[in-house]
Amino acid sequence: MDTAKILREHGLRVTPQRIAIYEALAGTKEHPSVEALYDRLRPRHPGLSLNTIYKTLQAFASAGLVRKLATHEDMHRYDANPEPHTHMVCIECGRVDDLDSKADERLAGIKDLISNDTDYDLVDHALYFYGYCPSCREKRNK
Amino acid sequence: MDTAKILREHGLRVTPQRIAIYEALAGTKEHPSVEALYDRLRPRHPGLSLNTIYKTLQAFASAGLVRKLATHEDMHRYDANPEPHTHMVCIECGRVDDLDSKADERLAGIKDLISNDTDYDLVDHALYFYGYCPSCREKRNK
DNA sequence: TATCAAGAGATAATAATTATCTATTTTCTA
DNA sequence: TAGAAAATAGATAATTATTATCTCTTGATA
Repeated sequence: MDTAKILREHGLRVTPQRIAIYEALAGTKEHPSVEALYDRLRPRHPGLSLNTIYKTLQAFASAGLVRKLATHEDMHRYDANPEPHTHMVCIECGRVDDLDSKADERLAGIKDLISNDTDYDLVDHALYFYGYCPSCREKRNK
Repeated sequence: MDTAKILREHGLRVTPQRIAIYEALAGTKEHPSVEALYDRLRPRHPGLSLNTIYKTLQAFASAGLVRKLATHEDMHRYDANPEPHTHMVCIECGRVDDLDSKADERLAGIKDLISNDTDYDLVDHALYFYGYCPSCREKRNK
């Protein structure tokens, strides 16, 4: 995929930093925080600052290119997939996974289901499940 | 309802501050932040500190008496109803409402629906809808 | 009612996030 | 394709929600 093209299609300027940040986020399933992205990018992009990552992700989120997650940790995480989809959050280690896509499809109609029952004009939704991830579950069972 | 009894049933000590904080939260549908609770309580409880409200709500949440909400604002809000239920968040003014209970009932089975499709041990979930509340919607249509 | 753990309040510390300011770089146009 | 206008990057400093610490007081229980 052509990252520059994706950025332009969202009305965003193209810079080497933005390309690097977007590709780092799109290339992982880990829903990283700003700090985590910074650590990952620093080896190949020594000049890049935390501040730039903050501002860039904010611009991406406003443009609808990425999604900002609120997982009850003391910082936010980001997801290169901006479509509403379901996240699993481990309350032990903080890990965040996407719900298996087939299971998520069954929840796709949620917005339509309730849009008739509210006075709000809906534009988005977010569903989080909290629990113990496989590896933390195992540790607890010992 | 007897607030002292509710607190004791959740393994919490009873103090005048805790009673005041719980009743202030339970007596509103506005899902207030710590700061908002503080402003509301200060007139009748001049001694009460922000710190105490923070610590108290944290204790309440750990005991399963209240729910902490993450609405994408820069602070958290609290809900005296700890059961998983759906929240509507206005992306213009920040207002938070409960979804009409009848509509919410239709979503009650969500957890069971997906618990077979994940390796996580689920203990809780949260569903947020984002959009424009009735009064903000009206302003936008002008 | 005495004891003891836990809570309240004051103060200071943390840490994620944002604001500001200057130099640089894209993008758009002539 | 060069040049101007506008937005970006990066460095530094500032904000602010939230938590830690410490001492005194109070609630719960025997």
